[in-house]
Amino acid sequence: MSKPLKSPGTGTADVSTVDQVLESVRARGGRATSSRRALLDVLFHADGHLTADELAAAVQARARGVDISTIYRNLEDLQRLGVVVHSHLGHGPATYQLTASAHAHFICDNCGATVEAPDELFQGLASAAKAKFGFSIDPHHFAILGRCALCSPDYEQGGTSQGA
Amino acid sequence: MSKPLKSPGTGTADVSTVDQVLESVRARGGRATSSRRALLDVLFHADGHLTADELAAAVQARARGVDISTIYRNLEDLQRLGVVVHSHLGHGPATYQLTASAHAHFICDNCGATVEAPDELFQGLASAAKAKFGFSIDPHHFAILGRCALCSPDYEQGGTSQGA
DNA sequence: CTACTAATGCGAGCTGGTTGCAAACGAAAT
DNA sequence: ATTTCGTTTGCAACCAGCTCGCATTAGTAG
Repeated sequence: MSKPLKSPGTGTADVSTVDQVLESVRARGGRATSSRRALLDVLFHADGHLTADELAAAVQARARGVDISTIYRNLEDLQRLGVVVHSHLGHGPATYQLTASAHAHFICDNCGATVEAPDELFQGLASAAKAKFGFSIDPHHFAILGRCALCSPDYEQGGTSQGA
Repeated sequence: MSKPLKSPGTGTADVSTVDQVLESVRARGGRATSSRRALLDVLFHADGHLTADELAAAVQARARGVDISTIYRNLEDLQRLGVVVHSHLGHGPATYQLTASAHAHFICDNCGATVEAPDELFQGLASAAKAKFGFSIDPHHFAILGRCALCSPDYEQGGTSQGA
């Protein structure tokens, strides 16, 4: 479906500022529209975990009238460019962030608590997957579900209820 | 093998046959309906990874006229009972399987190849998550994305081909 | 067999995301 | 500054996956 205009490892051009991204958008034949700029502004200032709706709300503060479908289309373009990635923290909407600030998550099944997991934690898994299956994992895309400290079975001792 | 924190919620009796499950459904006040039995039949015979639609199709071979909403409702009940779990292997519909046969997955971002990952691979991550955050991971729920051997960046040298 | 109520089918509804299309806009050329 | 041309946009309709309300059906205890 999608045609790689640039290779996925688009480390090619520096894209650490809004203008640099916009420039590489232009280099690809795209245009530096106000909604695109506004979206990038938001992405560069927010600290990740924003859903498309939230991004839309934030963007509309800067450039009113931007439709959610435009947000989605721009996010898709930026993902194709390698500047943005999305991830799934749970069953709800996806969240979007700059590729550079992507990280893994543990999400508590029970209370929804989110733990930002440093990549080092995955190094064992990564090399095992590589060694055993030749598979290179990307731990960022889907969160890892589980139980946080407080909701852990072995913590259960007269605390907050957790049953359904 | 599986870890001791398996099957925490249920604690109920053995549920390794359709009839045992149905019995524990009854014990809870539920009823052993034909659609429920048919669904369990399918789940016990299929080897996992079935979507609700696929389950519905299979169930309808045994008990025609079963609506998809009934499938969803029964799956939810069975999940609440701890007999069934669902997992997300990618962006499409969830897949459902017996809790006992749940396992983790690596999914290739590029070609969609699925690798069934043994739980041992996650033990390092599990203990690190536990030690560092008190978090008990469940590696089964969301698949881990990445690149399979053939689609791995460090594999691409001279060619494509070699079907997955 | 009856009564009670869980479970079902059906259709409507919801959320998250996508798409077709005509109008609007960016930017390059004039 | 104006024209040109193709990208991008807003809008509304649409889609997939899943959920819900409600009247009817059907397990099951008595």
